[in-house]
Amino acid sequence: MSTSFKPQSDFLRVLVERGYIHQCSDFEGLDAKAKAGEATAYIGFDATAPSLHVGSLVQIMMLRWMQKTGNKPMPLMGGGTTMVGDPSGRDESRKILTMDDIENNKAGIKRVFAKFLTFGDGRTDAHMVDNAEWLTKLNYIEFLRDVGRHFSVNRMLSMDSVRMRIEREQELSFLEFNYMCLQSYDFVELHRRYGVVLQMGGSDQWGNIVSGIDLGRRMGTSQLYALTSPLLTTASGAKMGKTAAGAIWLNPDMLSPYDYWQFWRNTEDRDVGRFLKLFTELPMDEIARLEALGGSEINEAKKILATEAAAMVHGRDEAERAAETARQTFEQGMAAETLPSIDVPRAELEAGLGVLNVFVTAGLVASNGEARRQVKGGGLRVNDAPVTDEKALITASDLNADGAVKLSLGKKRHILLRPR
RNA sequence: GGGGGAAUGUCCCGAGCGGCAAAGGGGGCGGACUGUAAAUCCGCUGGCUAUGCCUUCGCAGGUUCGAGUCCUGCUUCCCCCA
Repeated sequence: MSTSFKPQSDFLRVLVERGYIHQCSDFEGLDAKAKAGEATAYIGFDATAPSLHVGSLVQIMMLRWMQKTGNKPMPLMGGGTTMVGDPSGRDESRKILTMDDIENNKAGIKRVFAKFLTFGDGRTDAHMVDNAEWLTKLNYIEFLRDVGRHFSVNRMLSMDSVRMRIEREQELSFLEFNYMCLQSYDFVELHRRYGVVLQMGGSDQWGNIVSGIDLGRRMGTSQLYALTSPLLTTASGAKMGKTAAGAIWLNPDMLSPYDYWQFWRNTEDRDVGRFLKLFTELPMDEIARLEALGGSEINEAKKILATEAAAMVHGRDEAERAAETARQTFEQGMAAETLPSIDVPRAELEAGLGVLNVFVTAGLVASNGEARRQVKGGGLRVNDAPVTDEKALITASDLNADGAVKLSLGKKRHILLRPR
C-alpha cells in the first residue's frame, strides 16, 4: 500500500495508518461508502477449530474498527463452507469435519466475537450470520444454472490456489474446487439479504473475494468491494500465532489469559510497533513514542502491548492480573499466587509424588521420557531449584508460604501445584 | 489399457549393502550469553513399572535365525506410452 490516496472516511484512514491494508479493489469508491456509513462488510471465518487463534486477530480487529468508525460489521460463520474446505494456501486436502464438530466449533468461535463487537439491531451493531443458512439449501441444478454459468473454469484454473496444486501435482478434489464458487455466492447472497458491499479477509483470500465481486456484477448487484490485510509473519519470518507448543488461542479455556499475555510479552523488538498498531487501540502518537524506545527500554513497550492486547480479548481485569503475575514472577522471582495452577489431592501429595510424573500431569512435558531429558538438560525446576534427581519425590514439605509448589520448565513456563 | 517409479520416525523434508529405535536437515524444546528480544554457540527431539521390555518405515500376507530393506497381493500418488 503505497498510494498517495488520502482517505476521507474514518474507517479507511484508521486502517491505512495502522497498517491493516494489503490490497483494495477500489479505494475511492469504498472510501465514499465508508464515509456515508454504508460500508457494511463481512469477513468469513471457517469453523475448523473450537476457537479462533491469533492468526484471525487482524481480521477481527478490522471488523472492530469498522464498527467504531460508523459502519456495520458482519462476521460470517462458515458453517456451510467448512463442510467443503478451502484449498487456498494448503498443499493438501483438509480433513472433512463431522457436522457435530462444526456445530461445536461455531459455538466456541461465537464467544470470541462477543468480546470484540457490539451485537444488536442498531445501524452499526454487528450481526452474525452463518452461510449454512443458505448454502445447505441450495439445489444443485438450480445453483449450476444461476450461479455456475458465471464461472469460467479457464479462469479458475489460473488462480493461484488452484494453479499451485496443479503445478505441484497434488490432488485437488472437485469438492474443494467448488469452494470459490460458494464463497463468491456468499458475497452475493449477503448483499441481497443485508446490503453487504465489502468483503475483507487475509491477502490469501484476494482471489476468492474478487471472484465474488465479479459474480455480483454478473448477477446484478451494485458495485462490491474487496479489502485484504497483509499476511502476518513475525520479523523472523514465522507464521503468526502457531507454535509447535500449540496455537495462540483466543478462548480462555484453550489458553489462559496469563499465557496469552506472555505470548505478546515475548514479541520480537522489530515487531513491537507494527503489533501495537494492529492489535491495540492506543493512539498513534503514543505508539510512535513506545516504538522509538531503544535497547532494553523496549521491554516497557512490550508490557504495554501485552496488557492492551490481552485486555481486548480477556478483559482489562484479567490483563492487569496477568501483568502483575508476570511482574512478580519475572521481576521479583517469586511464585505469584495467580500463576496458572493445577490441583492434586492432598493425600497424594502427602504420600509423595514422583517429580517426573508431576511435570507430566502439569502438562509442562509430554511424557516421563521427555521429563527425564529435561532433567538432564537442567530444564526442570521445583520452587526455583533445578531438579537433579529424576527419582525425587514432591511432598507436602515442598509447599511454599502460599501453600503451593512452583513447577518451572525453562525460565518462562511456570505452573503452581496446589493440594486440594 | 500397457510400462516405470514412489509411500520412512503421527510436525515437515529426507538417507537407508537383510542385524535399525533407523543418517542428515528444518522446526520445536532445554542450556549458555542477554533485556522474558534477536543473533550466536551447546544439548535433546518413540513409549514404559528401564542395565530390560514394548511399539514404529502405506496395508495384508510370505521367505529368513533375523525384514524399512527380499517375494506376493492390495491401497494411494506420480511419470511415460495408448
